[in-house]
Amino acid sequence: MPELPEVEVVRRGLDAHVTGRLIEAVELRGARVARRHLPGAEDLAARLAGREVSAARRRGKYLWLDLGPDALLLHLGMSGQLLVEEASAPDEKHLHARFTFADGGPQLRFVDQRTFGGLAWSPTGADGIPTTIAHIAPDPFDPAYDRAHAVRRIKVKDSEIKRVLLDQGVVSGIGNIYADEALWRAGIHGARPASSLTKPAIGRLLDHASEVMTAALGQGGTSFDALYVNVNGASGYFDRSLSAYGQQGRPCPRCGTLIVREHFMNRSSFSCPRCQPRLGR
DNA sequence: CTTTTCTCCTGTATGC
DNA sequence: TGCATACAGGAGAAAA
Repeated sequence: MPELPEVEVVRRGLDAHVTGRLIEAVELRGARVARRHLPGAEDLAARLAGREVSAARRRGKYLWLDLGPDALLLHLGMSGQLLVEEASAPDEKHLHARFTFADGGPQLRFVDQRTFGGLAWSPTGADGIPTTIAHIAPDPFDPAYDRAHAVRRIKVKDSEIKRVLLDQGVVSGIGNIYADEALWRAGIHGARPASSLTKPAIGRLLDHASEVMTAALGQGGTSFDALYVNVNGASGYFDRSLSAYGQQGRPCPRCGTLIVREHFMNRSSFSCPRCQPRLGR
């Protein structure tokens, strides 16, 4: 499941293999890949042909290619992959988009088993961010990230803290895995009301989220392959470093109590019953 | 307006 | 073994 670290690895791959190249044509397959582009797939393909990619950028889990004054937004959803491959490589089963370039070099392909991801065209605002994702808050790696502002936003939320961590309009980039890891590091149960936490505690929680994502990025960067702009989304290389997520029945690395799994927001949540009491400390 | 629930999708794992 | 069901979950639409 690509969250911020995985998406950043993909962005670096795009920057290395796609930036500076002139798009010759884009083939879009299926109705879903361009569903967020309301004028439709044909319109999107027509807009992309002949454009030069000037940069690959990211905010939270959204990626985009800068194409002059406009951008091509990309989201990997849960299972999306961006692959750089020779034209001779056989089509993947779930191939949804194929970019060919005027230089005749490798293609860029978007492959997505569950098709939660997709492509869309967007104008870019004065801040350089596509207007379509203006509602997405800066992630902790963004120079525009304002930690104190985020703390204030979280403090006044009338919701549980894990819901707020997953709200991309407050702080972006955090998904289910890193939310659980940050909460475990901070010793906070995700069901606690956000407003019950002190501002310093919220600040520390955000810092834990930032640190665990930095650690994951440090490991993800090493699995980078030149012809495989990552990522199958599996972040398997970081799995052995997880303390709470997916660890039900295993001892908490801090206190030895068995990690439990609970259902929350139609998802699974993992926590240490001792380190992360529901009623706070 | 804010907050919560529902929905989209398909490969893999689990249960009877 | 086979079939049914649960599960993974990002994010926007719809509902509350």
